[in-house]
Amino acid sequence: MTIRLLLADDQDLIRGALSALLELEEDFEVVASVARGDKVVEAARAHRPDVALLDIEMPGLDGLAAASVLTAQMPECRVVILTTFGRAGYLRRAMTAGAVGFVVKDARPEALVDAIRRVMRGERVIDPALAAATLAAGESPLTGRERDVLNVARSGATVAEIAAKLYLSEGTVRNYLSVAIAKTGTRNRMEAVRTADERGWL
Amino acid sequence: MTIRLLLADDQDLIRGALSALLELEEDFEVVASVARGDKVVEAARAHRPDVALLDIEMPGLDGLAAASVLTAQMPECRVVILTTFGRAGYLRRAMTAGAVGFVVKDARPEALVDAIRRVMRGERVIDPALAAATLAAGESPLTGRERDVLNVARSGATVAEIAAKLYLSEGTVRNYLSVAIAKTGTRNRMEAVRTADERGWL
DNA sequence: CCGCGCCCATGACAAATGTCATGGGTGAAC
DNA sequence: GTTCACCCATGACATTTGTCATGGGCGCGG
Repeated sequence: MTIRLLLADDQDLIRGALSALLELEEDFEVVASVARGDKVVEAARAHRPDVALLDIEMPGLDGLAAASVLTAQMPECRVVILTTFGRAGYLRRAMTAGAVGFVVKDARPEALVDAIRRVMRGERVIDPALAAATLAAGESPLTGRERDVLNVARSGATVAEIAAKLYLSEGTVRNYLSVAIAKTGTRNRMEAVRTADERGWL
Repeated sequence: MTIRLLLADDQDLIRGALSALLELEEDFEVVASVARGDKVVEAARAHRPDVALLDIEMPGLDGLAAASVLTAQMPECRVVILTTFGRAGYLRRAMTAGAVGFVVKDARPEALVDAIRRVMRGERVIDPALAAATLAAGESPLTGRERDVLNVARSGATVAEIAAKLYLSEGTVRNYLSVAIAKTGTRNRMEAVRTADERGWL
């Protein structure tokens, strides 16, 4: 009984390399391989994989969004998120998107193989260290608007630019930023953006 | 005549996958595989690879520094930098560190294989698009101190903190930041840090 | 020796940022 | 039907940031 796999990662080299790695297992077969999130569902329909390995950073549609669509449309296909690194918020979002596994790219190769076999048995697989970090980071205390403002502020936009882009007054933007700075326990915009990002609050 | 390879990448999974990929070529042999930059020279001494594939982001010693040491001590071993992201400045530094190849991780798998064969023939191999971007970014116009200040500012430090860390007066720090902002053609600290970083000026 | 670029500093000013108090509107929860 | 969280806004204020002019010291190349 071979396990049919779908690979989605925007880096061709990595995708090819992972494919080579996984094909070393006799009972694994990579049946589809795509570079864009918005090709995932199409490929899954065509090739009916048992497990889909999705990277998060991808053009078109990110891995988390792709996971949502895929699990909704093809619940028999298990989704494992395989991403460069365990930002706390990713794990939470991955779970709500219907993923049953979360493997970071610096795991040992056997860990990935093992994770695939386990999700096939119906288990959920999550890196324990990452799970702990996510619990520690906690739920985001930011309101929707605060998130919006921080997201725009990421690129280094000024208050005026943020206000223009969000159709808010400058004073309001300053207020949201001030609250966000307080909630992140930081002392300026840059740090607030940084730590909110790290904790997966954006 | 088999080509002996050394792999250095901090992500176990990627390293394993690349190894699987490269071993598919009959005349390639991965003779060493390390996760830390400061293990590169040691492994190279022990296994005498023909080509070393080095990632840049690694603990201990980054790939560029490792490349310097390696080419100095074992000039017969060709260094190819294999990294996630073609930041303009990396290429320049890689070349001065003695690398003869630079491949980005989103290249096609055949491109990597091809690059290895070509450096074995004595050629230099550089992604043409990346080379163009690097030329466009130009040499860094920043003075040493300006770089220092920007580097500290990266974490979101305030002027006072930067001044304390660098043993400068606050006014001086503000001056350097002001000049750096002007030289990068940006409008605040955040953008200056961002673009200087992207151009490899840090 | 002179000019030049880099280093460091000061002071003063304008602009942007962060804080706080205050208040009105809305919808969901109890 | 009141409470509460979120949304949006204003105004005032202190602080921080960015700009500019100015000047001294140092080392290097012409």
